[in-house]
Amino acid sequence: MDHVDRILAQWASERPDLDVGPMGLFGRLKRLSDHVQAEIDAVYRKHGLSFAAFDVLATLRRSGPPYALSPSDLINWTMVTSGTMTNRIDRLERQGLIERRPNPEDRRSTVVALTDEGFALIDTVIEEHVANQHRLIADLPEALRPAFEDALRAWLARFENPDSNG
Amino acid sequence: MDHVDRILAQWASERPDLDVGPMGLFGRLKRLSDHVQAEIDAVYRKHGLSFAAFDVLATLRRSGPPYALSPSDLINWTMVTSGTMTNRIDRLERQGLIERRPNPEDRRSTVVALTDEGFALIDTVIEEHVANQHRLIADLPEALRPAFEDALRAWLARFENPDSNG
DNA sequence: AGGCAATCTCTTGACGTCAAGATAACTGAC
DNA sequence: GTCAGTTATCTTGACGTCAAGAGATTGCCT
Repeated sequence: MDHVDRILAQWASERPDLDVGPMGLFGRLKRLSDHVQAEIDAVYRKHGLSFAAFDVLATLRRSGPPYALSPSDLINWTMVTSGTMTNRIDRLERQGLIERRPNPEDRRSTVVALTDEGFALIDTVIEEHVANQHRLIADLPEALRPAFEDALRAWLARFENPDSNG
Repeated sequence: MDHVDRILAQWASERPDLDVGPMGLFGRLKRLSDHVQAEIDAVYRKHGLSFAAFDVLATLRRSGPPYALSPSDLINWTMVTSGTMTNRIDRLERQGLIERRPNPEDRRSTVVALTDEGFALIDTVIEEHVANQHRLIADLPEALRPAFEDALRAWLARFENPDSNG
């Protein structure tokens, strides 16, 4: 009888006509994701970063030399809107972690590049981030892990891969 | 080879020293949760509600007669901070969906109650919300569902139930 | 060449969230 | 009874997000 079970019990009492079976799964998915994200954010914050900032810096870092992408590329990798990305870039630029350069191939566009400072910071934070993920996943019993991963991958594919739908 | 696999491949190339195995699970958990939440939010928005508004109205509705709780109760059910709850209540009160009444038992406190309009709205929206969840869960293959639920429940317990930690 | 639709980035305005702290009221130990 | 500590709510200021749309540039089609 966890928190989500109590919510379901209340609905069963107040609206017995509703079949709230799936609600338990969705409720736990959201709560788990929120808890995990809070733990992950703690590492970012320790280094003065938000998830938004980490997301951009990590995308640039793992893209390889010259550690530079267009705002459109960043939008595609991160799945936020263009206005959100403009805001993220503005803030990181003010912090000196990235810089905007003109894009010689397209004057509508710019290139966003890691500064030396940004590179050094993300290279440190990513190590701690990965270690933190190892720590967190230890709380998911190993026997349950493969099936959990299979389900995540299969369900996610229905959202991200049109070919898997039907 | 999905989006998350591509991210892992980039890290493997740029930082082969890192063991990014767990990152795939965390990445898919977040992306899946975001996709699911976006689909769920669409139903709320159809009725002029945000997740924040639905969250409060649904908590009051399922609490049963007299459909009234203190802000503290609401905070405990919803896991947001007090400032966030004040903001949610302010907005819903302006919309006429809830009302604040003095708490006769504690003058520091108030009671937040559904108005008739709020009751009618949430009773409609919850039906559509539940139907939407049934639709969404159909995309998770049934064979994978029990193991997925077990893993969610077990892992969530590590965050929410101190007794299960060790 | 010219024009027009598509693309790229940024702007605006509104919302939702949190951390930190202020204010007011309650409670229990004495 | 008093008062120090606790509890309940609200305030403030900053950040992050989105939807909608503006302005500039590109490139395809004729």
